[in-house]
Amino acid sequence: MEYNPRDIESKWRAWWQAQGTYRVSNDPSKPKFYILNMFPYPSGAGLHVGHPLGYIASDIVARYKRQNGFNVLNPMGYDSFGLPAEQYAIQTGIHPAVSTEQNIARYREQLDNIGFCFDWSREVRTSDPAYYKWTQWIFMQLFRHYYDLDADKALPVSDLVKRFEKNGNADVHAVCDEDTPLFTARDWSGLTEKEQQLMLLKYRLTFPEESYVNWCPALGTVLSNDEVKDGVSERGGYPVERKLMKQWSMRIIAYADRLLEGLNEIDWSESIKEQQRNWIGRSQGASVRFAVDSHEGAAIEVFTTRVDTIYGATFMVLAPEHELVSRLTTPAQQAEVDAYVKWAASRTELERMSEVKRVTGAATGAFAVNPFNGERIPIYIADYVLAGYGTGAVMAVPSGDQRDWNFATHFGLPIVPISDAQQNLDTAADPTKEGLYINSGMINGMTYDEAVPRLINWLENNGLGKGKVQYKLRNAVFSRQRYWGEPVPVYWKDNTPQLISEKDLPLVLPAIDKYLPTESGEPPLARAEGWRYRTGNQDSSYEYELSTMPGWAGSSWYWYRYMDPHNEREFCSKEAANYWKCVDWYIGGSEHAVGHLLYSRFWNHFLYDLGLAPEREFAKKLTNQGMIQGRSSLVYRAKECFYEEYLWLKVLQPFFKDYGPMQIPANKAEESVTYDFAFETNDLVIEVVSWKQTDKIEAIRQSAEADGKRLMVLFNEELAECINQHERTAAKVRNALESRERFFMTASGPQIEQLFVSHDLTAKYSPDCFSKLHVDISLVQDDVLDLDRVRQLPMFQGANFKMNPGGVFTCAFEVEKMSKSKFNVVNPDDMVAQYGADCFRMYEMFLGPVEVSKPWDTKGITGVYGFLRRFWGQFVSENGAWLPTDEAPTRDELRVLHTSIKKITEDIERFSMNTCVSHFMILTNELRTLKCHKRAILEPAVVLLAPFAPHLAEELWHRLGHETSVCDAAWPTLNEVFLKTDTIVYPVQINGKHRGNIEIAASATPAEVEALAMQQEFVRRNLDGAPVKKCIVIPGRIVNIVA
RNA sequence: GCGGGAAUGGCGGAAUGGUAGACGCGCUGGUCUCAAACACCAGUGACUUCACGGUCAUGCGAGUUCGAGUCUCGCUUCCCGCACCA
Repeated sequence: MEYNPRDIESKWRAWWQAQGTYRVSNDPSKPKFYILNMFPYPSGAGLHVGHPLGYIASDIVARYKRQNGFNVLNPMGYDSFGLPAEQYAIQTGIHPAVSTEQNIARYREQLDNIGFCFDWSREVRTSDPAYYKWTQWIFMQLFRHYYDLDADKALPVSDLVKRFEKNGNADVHAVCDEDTPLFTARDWSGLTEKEQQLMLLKYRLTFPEESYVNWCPALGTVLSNDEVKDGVSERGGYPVERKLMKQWSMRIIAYADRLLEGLNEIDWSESIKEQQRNWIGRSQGASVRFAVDSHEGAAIEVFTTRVDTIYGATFMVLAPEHELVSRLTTPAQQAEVDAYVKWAASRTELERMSEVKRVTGAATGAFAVNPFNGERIPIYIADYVLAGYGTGAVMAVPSGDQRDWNFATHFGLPIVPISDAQQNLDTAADPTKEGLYINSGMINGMTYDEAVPRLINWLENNGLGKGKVQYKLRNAVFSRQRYWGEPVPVYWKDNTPQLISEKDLPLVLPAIDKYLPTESGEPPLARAEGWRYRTGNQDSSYEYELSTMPGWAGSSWYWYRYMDPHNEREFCSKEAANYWKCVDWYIGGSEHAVGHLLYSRFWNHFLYDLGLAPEREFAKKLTNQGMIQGRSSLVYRAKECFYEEYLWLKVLQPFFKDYGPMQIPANKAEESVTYDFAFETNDLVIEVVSWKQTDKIEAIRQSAEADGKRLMVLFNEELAECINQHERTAAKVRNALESRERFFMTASGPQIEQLFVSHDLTAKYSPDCFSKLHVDISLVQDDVLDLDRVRQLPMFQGANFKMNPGGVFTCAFEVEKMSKSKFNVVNPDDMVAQYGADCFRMYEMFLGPVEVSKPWDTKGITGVYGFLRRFWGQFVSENGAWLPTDEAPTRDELRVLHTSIKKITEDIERFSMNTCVSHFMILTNELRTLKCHKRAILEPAVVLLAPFAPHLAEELWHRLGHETSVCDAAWPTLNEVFLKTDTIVYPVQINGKHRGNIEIAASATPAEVEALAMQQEFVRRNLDGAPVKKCIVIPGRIVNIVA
C-alpha cells in the first residue's frame, strides 16, 4: 500500500486536537524548556515557504525535548498592531481589526497545515485589549519610575519626591535630562504642583519631550531611529525629515551600560551582539571646556576620547548648526560663514554620506583657548562635525586624527606631534597610544596610561571638565501619530501628563470615522467623539494623549504572556514566571537585531528591577534563521536596437557576398551613416523603425529621395510578427534588392506590439537590446515558459515570442528575495497538498543549515518524498501487508540503528537539521539493503523520526500497537556497544597520500596494524624501495607511512 | 574606512586535524512499458589510461604538521551590519 500523506495527516491532526496533545501545563514536577519563535506580523500576503523555516526547526527541538522528558513551552501568536493594516484601512475604510482578523485566520490555516506542536490555547495578539491592557500597564510603571545610579536600578518616583522634599536633588544620582537644574528642598517645596510635575518628567523613564524626531510625512508619523534606513522609512521607503516635535520618549540610555554588559552573558550570535554594541556606541572619554578669546562667559564644551592628545589640538571645529556660531563669527568672516552654513544646510543626508572624503569648512575668525597651555587656537566650522553627536564641537588634533589631519592640511593649519612614537606625520595622522608624550606640558614623558588620569584629575580639580562616557544611543521615541496601536494611558491636565487610573485599563481604542489625521494635523485619535477622560466623580473631563505606541511596544514583553496568557490580575503570575523563567532558545530573523531585540532587553531589565521578571536577560540563546530566497524567472523583452541587430545577424548577412560590403552605423550616437543599412553595390537603403514613428519615417523618406536612394522601411512590429520565420523577411529584402521600386513599406499596421526573445538566444545580441521582466514562476517549468498560458495574460497581449531552435521559449533565472512583486513566491500550502506536511517539513530542513540563506528549489523535494515512501515501505508492503516481525535483530542491524541514534541526537543538539535528514535517508537505505523489517529496529526508528515527520510517525506508532501519542514516546537510548565492529578498515597513507586500505581485527595493537600495512603489495610498490622513516598508527583511524 | 560572516562538483550542501565531495537534486545508461511518466538498478569532480592505475582538485599565496577544506599569517572576492561617532 502506497504511502498516502493526505489521509494520514488529516487523521492525526484531528486526533491531536481532540486529545489536546499539545496542551502545556505549568507543571513544576518536570524540568522546563521554553523555545520561542519571534511572532509574525500577520500580513495580507500570507506565508511563503521562507516563513516557516524557523518554526519547523524549533518544532523539531520542542518535540525532541518533550520526548526527553521536558515540559516544553512552544507558543505562537501575532504581533498584530502595525502600519500595513492601517494603510489598508486608509485606502479601503475597512477597520484594521477586521483585516487583521482575516489575515490571522489565513495565517492560522497555513500554520495548521504544517503540523506544529503549538499550544494554541496560549496564543497572544498584541492588538487584543486583554493583551494591551498589560502593555499599557508596563508603560505606567515606566512613567512611575526613574533610574537611580547609586542603586543602579529603577526606583519609584514617589521615593524620589520624598528625597527632594528632604534634601533637594544635590545628592541624587539619577539619570535625568541634561538641563536639570540643581535645587534644594526649599526650592522644591516652593515649586507649584505643575512645576513639580514638570521637574519630575526630567527623571521619569518615559516622558514627553520636545526634540528633533524622524518625521515621515508620507506615513504621517514619527519613526524611531531603527525604523529609518539610509534616510528613508524602513517600511515603504518614504523620505524622512528632521522635525521638532513633542513626543513620548523612553529613557533607554539609563540602561545603556547594563544592556552592553548583559551581552556578555547571553548566547547570541556575535554579529547581533556587535550590532547592538555598535548601536549603543559607548565611548569613554572626557568633556573639556574651552574658553573663547575675547568672549567673556562663552565656552565651548567638547567631548573627546583622546584627552591625552589635547596638547596637539591646533584648532577647533564646530558643527555648522552649533548654537555659538553666530555669536562667535567676526564681521570679516560673516559672509563666508553664512554662505557655508547655508550650503551645509542644503545638503541632503545622502550627499553628506557619499562625499565623506571632501574637505570643506570655514573659519569663524574667533579663537578658543586651550585650558592646559593657554594657547589660542582658531575656531572653524565644518560639516564633518555632527551636531547630533557629543556636543557638536571637537578639539582637532591633526597629528592623531585623520579627519583633523585632512582638514589641517587643506587649510594650512599646524600639525604638532605629541608622541615620540608617531611616524610619517607629513603623509597621514598617526593615532598611536604607544610611546611617551612630547610637546605636551604636564604629561611630557608619560605613557598613555599615566597621562589620562592625570589630565582628567586636573580638569576636575580646576572645574574645566571631567571624565565622561558618551553614547551614540538616543532615547527612543515612543509616540506614533497613528491609529492602529496601543493608546497611551495618559490624559493631559493643565499641560502636564497624568496617568489614568489602573482600574480604567485597558484604555481601548475608540472608533473613528477615518484613519487619517484631522484637518488641523492632529493624530487620528482626535477624531474619536467624546473620547475624554473623566476622573472620579468630577464633571470635568480631560483630553487623552492622542498618539499611540510604536510597533515594538507589544513585542517587548510578550514572552511572559505566553507563560500565563489568561491572567486578568497580572501580566504574568509570579509562579508562572518563576517556573518558565526566561526563553531558553529564541529563534527569528536577524533583521530585528537592534529594534525588537534591544527594546525587549531594555524592558526586561526594567521589569527585573521591579522584581517582576526573574532573569535579567529574557533570552539565553538566540539563533537567527537564514532567508529562503526565491528563484525568479525572467523573460527578455526586445528593445528598439534589437531589431537592427537581428536583421543584420539573421537576414542581411547572406546578401553580403552578392551586394558587397554593407554600411551599418558603427556607433549610433555619432550617426555617421544616415541609414540603418546601405549596400555598396545597390542603391537600396534599409531603415528599421516602429510603425508608430511616422515623423521619422517621413524624414527618412525625404532624405532618401534627396540622396537618390531607394528606401525600404521595415517596421519593428513586422519583424516581430514573423520572428520565427526569418526567411519571410529575407524574401522581402531580396525582392527589394532586385526590384527597381523606389519605396517599400508594408501598408497595413502590424498587430504585434512587443517581442520576447528566448533566453538561450540572447547571448548573440548586445545586452542592452533587452529589458528583463519577472514572470510568475508557476508559468515556467525547467526554465521553459508555458506559452499557451502566457498568451492568455493581459501583460502579453500583442506579444510574439522568438523561440530557440528546439521550438521552445526559455527564461533566465535569478536568485533573490522571495516576494510577491518578483513573482517568485512558493506557497507552503501547495507543497503540503502535493507531498504532505511531513515531506515539506523535512525538505525545508534538508535544504541546508537553518542559519544560512539558501535558494528554494521545488525540484529537490522529490528526494525527500522518495525517502518517506521507502521508510513507509519498510512497514507496509505494496499490497498493504504489515511487515514488521518480532525476530531478534542482528549485530549489523543494531549497529545501523544505534549509529543513527547517536548521529541524530547529536545533530539535533547542535541544530544541524539538514544532516539529520541525511542520516534518516542513510538509515532507510541501509535497512533496505539489510532487508530489515524487525520491530526491534523499526520502532525506535519511528520514535527518532517523530520530531521531523510527526504525522507519519504517529500513524506507524499506532500501527505498532500503541495507543498514546508518539509525542510522549521516550527518546531511544544510545548503546555504544552496538557501534563497535569486529574489524576495522584502516586507510593507509604514504607521505600523507591515501594509497589503499587494510582490514584488521578491532583488537589489533598499533604494532600489528603497522606490520600488516608493511606487508601490503601497494605499500611496497608506492615506497619504491625508499627507507621508511616512521609509521604513524592512530588506533581506529588511520595509518601514515613516512618515507 | 570599521566590525561580523562566508568561499568545497552542474546545483543545495557533508566532512571531532585523519580516505574531500556524505545525503539529495540534476545528468547518463539499464530494467519495466506499445510508449511516456512513476518506480527500480548502476554510474557520475577534472584530466589521463584499453585496463590496473596515476596526476590535479576545497577562492589565491605562504606557514605549522607524519597528515590541512579544517589551525596560523598575508591577500582576493562576495554577503550582512555600521559609518565623518570626535
